[in-house]
Amino acid sequence: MKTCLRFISRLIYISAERNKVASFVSSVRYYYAAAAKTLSDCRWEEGKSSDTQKWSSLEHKGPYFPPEYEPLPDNICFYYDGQPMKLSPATEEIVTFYAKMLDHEYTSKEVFQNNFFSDWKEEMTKEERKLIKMLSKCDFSQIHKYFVEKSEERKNMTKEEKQVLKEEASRLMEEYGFCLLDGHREKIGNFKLEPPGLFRGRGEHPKMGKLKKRIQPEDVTINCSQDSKIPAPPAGHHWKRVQHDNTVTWLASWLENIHGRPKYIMLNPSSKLKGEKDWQKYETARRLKMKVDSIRKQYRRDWTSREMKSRQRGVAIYFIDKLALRAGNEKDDESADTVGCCSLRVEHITLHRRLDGQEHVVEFDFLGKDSIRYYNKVPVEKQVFKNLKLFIKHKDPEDDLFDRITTVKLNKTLNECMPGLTAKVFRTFNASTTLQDQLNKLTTEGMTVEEKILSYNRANRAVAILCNHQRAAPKTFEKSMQLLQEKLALNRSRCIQCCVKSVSESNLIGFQKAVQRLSEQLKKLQLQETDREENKVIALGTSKLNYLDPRISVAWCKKHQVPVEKIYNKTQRDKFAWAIDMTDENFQF
DNA sequence: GGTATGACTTGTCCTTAAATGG
DNA sequence: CCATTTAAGGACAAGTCATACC
Repeated sequence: MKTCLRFISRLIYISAERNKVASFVSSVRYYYAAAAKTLSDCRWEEGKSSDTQKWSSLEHKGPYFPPEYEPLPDNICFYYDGQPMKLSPATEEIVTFYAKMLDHEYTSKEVFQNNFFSDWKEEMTKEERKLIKMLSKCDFSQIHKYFVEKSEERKNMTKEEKQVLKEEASRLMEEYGFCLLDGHREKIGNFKLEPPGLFRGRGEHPKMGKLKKRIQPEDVTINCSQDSKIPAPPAGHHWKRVQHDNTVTWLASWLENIHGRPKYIMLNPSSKLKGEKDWQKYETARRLKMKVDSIRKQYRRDWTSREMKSRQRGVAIYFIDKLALRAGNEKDDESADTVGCCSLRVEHITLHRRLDGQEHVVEFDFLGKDSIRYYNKVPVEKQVFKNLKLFIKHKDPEDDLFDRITTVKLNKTLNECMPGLTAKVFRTFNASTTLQDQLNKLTTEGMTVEEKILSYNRANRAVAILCNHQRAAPKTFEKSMQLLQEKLALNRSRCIQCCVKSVSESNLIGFQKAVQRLSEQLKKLQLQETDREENKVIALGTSKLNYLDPRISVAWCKKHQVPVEKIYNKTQRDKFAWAIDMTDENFQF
């Protein structure tokens, strides 16, 4: 109750307008949605309507537009077939996008080149199109060199010049970076519109190299409240539309031209709106904790169902639960070929009756979100193994493993088990549960703060491994590791020298002090080394930011006297302000 | 029921800023 | 104090899922 009150007091700002209270009530109401279901229709409807309303007043300055294209100086030129050629500004701008990327390996890919060339041709003038027939005859090297030099210049700017730029940026932030939501100044997440350029995409993307067009004010829809000061479009322009829809949280939107999907300008994670949503997410995951035993029983029953679709659903939910797989929506072939649970194909698994001394092993090998490889060998229950054999019977490698289910049907089932339950809740639930368990297991009293932090990172790492959060090994990893090794060696020899010296001088107190100091340093370095090595290809950030209930970490910090700054940096502390405020040391997920 | 659309979360990488240590 | 290394922050792509529509 104390915790709850503290949180309420944070949410109800000092002035405590009615809408603040209402919105807090709506959050609570969401949490008790299940209970509300049993109440009268009227109450339920009320809960619903206040849940879809996201704000009662919203005012902002609109998006910030990137600077106009600055044509190349006269001495810098594009060459076609060895001949210098002056291009129209629009065509030239596109050329600069390509020229800037020349160092990147992907400009050598055929898909990239073809996409680029055909989009580029579309923007050329008639005359240019007549002349420029082959990309291989295009020479961008002078333009490339020009931009390399320019970036070099930027790097070599004086302190004063850098300071000027910094001040300009902060002015921009002041002017465009905040909005007024229900009377409170809130930080915007991405107030700058995305500049034009060449689309890269992740993995083997069929659209790589396509032109991402410049966004015009005429493409942008503004969302704000009716009575607010409507943002002014750039001089001589007008907005596509100005709307006043308080059931959505975005401030501006436009359609990006690569996939034709909407993009938005939204609030920063530090905002109250986002914070409450985040809190709700973890509360849903905690409700799953209460319900998970019966859900597990249910899907095990499904493994022996007479119906194929039930068996498939049972195995799919088992994977989602046990392996933290994503739901795996269907994708069109206009994007990279990646899969999640429901979109797994026969070719993505190999069944081993026996492997490395284990029975019923499933070998997974597929590309998941962002084309990150998921590779895992997992022993599964005998019945799961049997079912998988059944699912792949008479199928080709490129056929769907789960051909009788979709993410929509799967989520429908989950929602019937528990209101608000979807596939992704399992990831949140399993991640947070793992962190809690690992922290309980790895932390002991008597550890130094450094040791505790290593334990925390290890717990965090266990989660990242579960969720398959990988990163490319840092470019300078080997080098910096070696450096650390050298430091360690130096430290060790110093320790020995010091001993010898002290003994020869019969300086016992000096000896003890020095040895203690050096051995502490040594230990610290060793911890650092271990941590770094274990983290080589694991990304901790994603799980920390998106999957781990921050209250677990805050409670752990309080309980073990670790300053919360050691675990969360400034941005993270802002995002998790709600948790830092409301959590005491006794919180358990 | 299935599909399309829209809104929102999750994810990695790259640039910039800050920290470190010689 | 400066150069180098490391961490933070930002950019923006790519997922999930609810709802609209048919």
